[in-house]
Amino acid sequence: MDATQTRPKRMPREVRERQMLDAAVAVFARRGYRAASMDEIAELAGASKPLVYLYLHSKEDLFSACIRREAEALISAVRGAVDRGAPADRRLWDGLRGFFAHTAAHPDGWAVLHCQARTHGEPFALEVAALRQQLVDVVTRLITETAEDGGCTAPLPETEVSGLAHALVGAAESLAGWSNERDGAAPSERETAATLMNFAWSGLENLANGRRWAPVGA
Amino acid sequence: MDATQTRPKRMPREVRERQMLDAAVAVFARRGYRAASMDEIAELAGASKPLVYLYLHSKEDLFSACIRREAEALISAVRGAVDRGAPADRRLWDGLRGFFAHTAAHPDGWAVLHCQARTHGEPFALEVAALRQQLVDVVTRLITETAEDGGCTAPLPETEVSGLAHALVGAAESLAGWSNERDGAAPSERETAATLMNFAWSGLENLANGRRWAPVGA
Amino acid sequence: MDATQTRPKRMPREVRERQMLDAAVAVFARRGYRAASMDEIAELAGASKPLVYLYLHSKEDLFSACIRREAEALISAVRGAVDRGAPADRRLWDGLRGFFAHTAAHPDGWAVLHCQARTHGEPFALEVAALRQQLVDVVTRLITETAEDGGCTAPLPETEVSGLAHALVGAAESLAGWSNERDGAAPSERETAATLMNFAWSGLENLANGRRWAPVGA
Amino acid sequence: MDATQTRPKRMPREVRERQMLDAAVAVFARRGYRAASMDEIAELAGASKPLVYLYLHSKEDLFSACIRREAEALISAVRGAVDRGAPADRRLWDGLRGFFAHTAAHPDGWAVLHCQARTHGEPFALEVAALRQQLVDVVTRLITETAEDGGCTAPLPETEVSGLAHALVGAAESLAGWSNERDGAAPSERETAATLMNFAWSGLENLANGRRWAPVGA
DNA sequence: CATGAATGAGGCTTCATTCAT
DNA sequence: CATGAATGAAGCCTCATTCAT
Repeated sequence: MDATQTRPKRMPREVRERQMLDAAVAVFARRGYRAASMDEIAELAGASKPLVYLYLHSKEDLFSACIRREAEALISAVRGAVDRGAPADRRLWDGLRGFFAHTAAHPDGWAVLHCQARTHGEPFALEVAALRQQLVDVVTRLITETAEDGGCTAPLPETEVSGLAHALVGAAESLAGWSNERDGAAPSERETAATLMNFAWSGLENLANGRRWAPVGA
Repeated sequence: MDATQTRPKRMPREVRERQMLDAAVAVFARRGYRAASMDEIAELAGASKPLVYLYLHSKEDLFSACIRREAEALISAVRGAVDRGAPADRRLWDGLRGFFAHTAAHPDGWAVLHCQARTHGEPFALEVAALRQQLVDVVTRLITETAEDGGCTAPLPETEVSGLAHALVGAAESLAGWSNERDGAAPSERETAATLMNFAWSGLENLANGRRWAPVGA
Repeated sequence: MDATQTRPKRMPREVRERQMLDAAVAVFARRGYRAASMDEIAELAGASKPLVYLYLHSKEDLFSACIRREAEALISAVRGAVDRGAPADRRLWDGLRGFFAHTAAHPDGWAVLHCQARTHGEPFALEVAALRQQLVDVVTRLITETAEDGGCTAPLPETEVSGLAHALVGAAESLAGWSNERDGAAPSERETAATLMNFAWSGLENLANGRRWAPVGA
Repeated sequence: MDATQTRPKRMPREVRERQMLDAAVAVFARRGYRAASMDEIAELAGASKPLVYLYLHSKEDLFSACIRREAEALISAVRGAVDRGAPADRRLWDGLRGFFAHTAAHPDGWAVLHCQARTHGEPFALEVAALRQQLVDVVTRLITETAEDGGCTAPLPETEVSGLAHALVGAAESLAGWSNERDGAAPSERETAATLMNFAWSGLENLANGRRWAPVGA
């Protein structure tokens, strides 16, 4: 009779669940975990609160589900961007581009992972730590291989490699935020990646060849 | 009547206020802004709740005061560590050491600035953004001078410099967290700074000299 | 298509309804009226929730139906146990045995009647009161006849008979719980009935003959 | 200015807490544990809900506190009514009068103990079971001594004594309800006690002397 | 000023119950 | 009829915040 009826839209569970996760990611990103209200999430999802609880059980579970979904999406984006078999520098370059492209396309998801999840206690921090560890692992492998390709004479100490990987990931995270904030003149993901690549590549090469900076007076 | 009563120590407002901020920073760092309760803060500060409200007006104001105090302390630590007049590389090195030393010495304050403040809406995010901008400005100046000292032929484009500065700050932030988490085997602030310096310095030098990495097939 | 599907067994309404009542009695006994959930009842009954509502209309109606069914079963058990025409003491003895046998055999039903129904507001309390009144009536008749058989000189005052009946029924109810709780060494319904009968019989006889206890100093 | 101000009545905690317990007992008695709402209790207590939670922590704790208070009051009433040193029959008589007087004076408390507490899961049932056990213990002692005073030749078997005690307590509980329900013509606690005493006393005497009822045909 | 009494507002969660398919 | 989608209403609990003493 009336095509404009809005209320009881029947939809398969799968679809509804995705809408809920979308809404939850948006609200968690905007407000933070504690300040986000299930009311707002439900409303944004176009569903009633009981339905949200029926499908996702609790605020905690909902947040976990968001983290898991976004983390998997990000990892997949990075993994899918690199061509196993390419040389190390190329793989680093491609991985960075994948990372920046994904974070730019999903700013809310990135905000949840980067800003919210780490600040709200064990259950969530652990899941994000697992994601971050995967990123760090990928980068660690690239650094090691890069060092080898670059003719490294002696293997770099493990602690230093770990530190470098964290530095690189931190730089990337920071640049992701930087390029997202510059509305209007946002650099393309290609430019962002180039900036970081220029910065990092020769640093790695130098390290691989034992050339280090040292304070003059010390 | 009774000299053994310990609780209602009369103290000058200045001292009391500092105790309150100390307590607040600790609780905000541990629990997050929303989950922190004024009750817990007052108790940890050893003061009554009405007094907290008398001095600091509201939870929001209290959080802002925390952010401002910690941000100023951090900036001062970095500024105080560098010797104006020293060459650019030395100043970067000293600034990094100051940064890592301070964040390691004040983990709660750093957690509030880095993890909590940015995730809780405009009023706070703005204050933290101002802090970060100051750090970025310092680094930007160093990069520019470094490029000049290194014999840069043409000035680097502004966007790229900004990106580099953000990358460097992000790397530093990430390393601060990394070195704090490694309980037991936490690297000294000197080692952490060295790791980043090794990584960054030659990158900057290369850039200053126009040597850039470029994708092979592009 | 597939003969192995087990769930949607078509069954006559009568059977389904009994299953539902069985499930409801079990759940109400275990959880109480308010804490029992229609979900749990439907699941235990092996039926879908809409069907439960189709047959039994509402939680309230369902509970009422449980009470009615269990009350009728109990009354029937007691009535069926006594042999009209036997002497009064024998009928009391048989009635008690019937009562204890039935409550022991249907602990959930007894729990619903004794524990749950009386504590949940008028609609249910009335139905249980009706049941209890029937029990009291039976007992009242027995007491009166016992008094006559025992050679009662003057009729007992009505209030006293009513009180005695309530005392007897209360004692029986209490013993039903007592014998059900003593897992392992649960006395047979015969022993339980004997305990109460020994206790009650001579009391009634004495009363019938006007012998009463009186406080010494009063 | 206006003596009719009603809202923020300041009162010492002790007083408020008693008002809350009074209100809670009334509401729990009327509605049952689950159906009672903290809103209604708070309103009846003339306090806000947060204050109820501040003092009594949770619905569960509140219910427990009610049970404990009412149980102690009842036990005290019974204990205080009997004169240690009086003969057994006199003590039974006095105890019953104390019991009926107290339950008649505090029908809500009695309802909570007798009807509500036992039907709502372990935490509460245990507390009530402890109370009931105390009553049963008292009665058990009286029965044993009565048997001895009455010239009991051989000690009664333990199970039988336990059964008798439960029967007597059940009868008393039932009579308490009976006399409370008869509004208008409610028998005095003295009459109620007399009814039960007449009923029970000769039964006990007979048992003590080995006279038992036995089915004719068995 | 310290203390303790007090609360409005709001958040998470759960049910009994109903349609559409 | 069985299924699964859907919700209004209500309940427990907590917190930032304020007075009176």
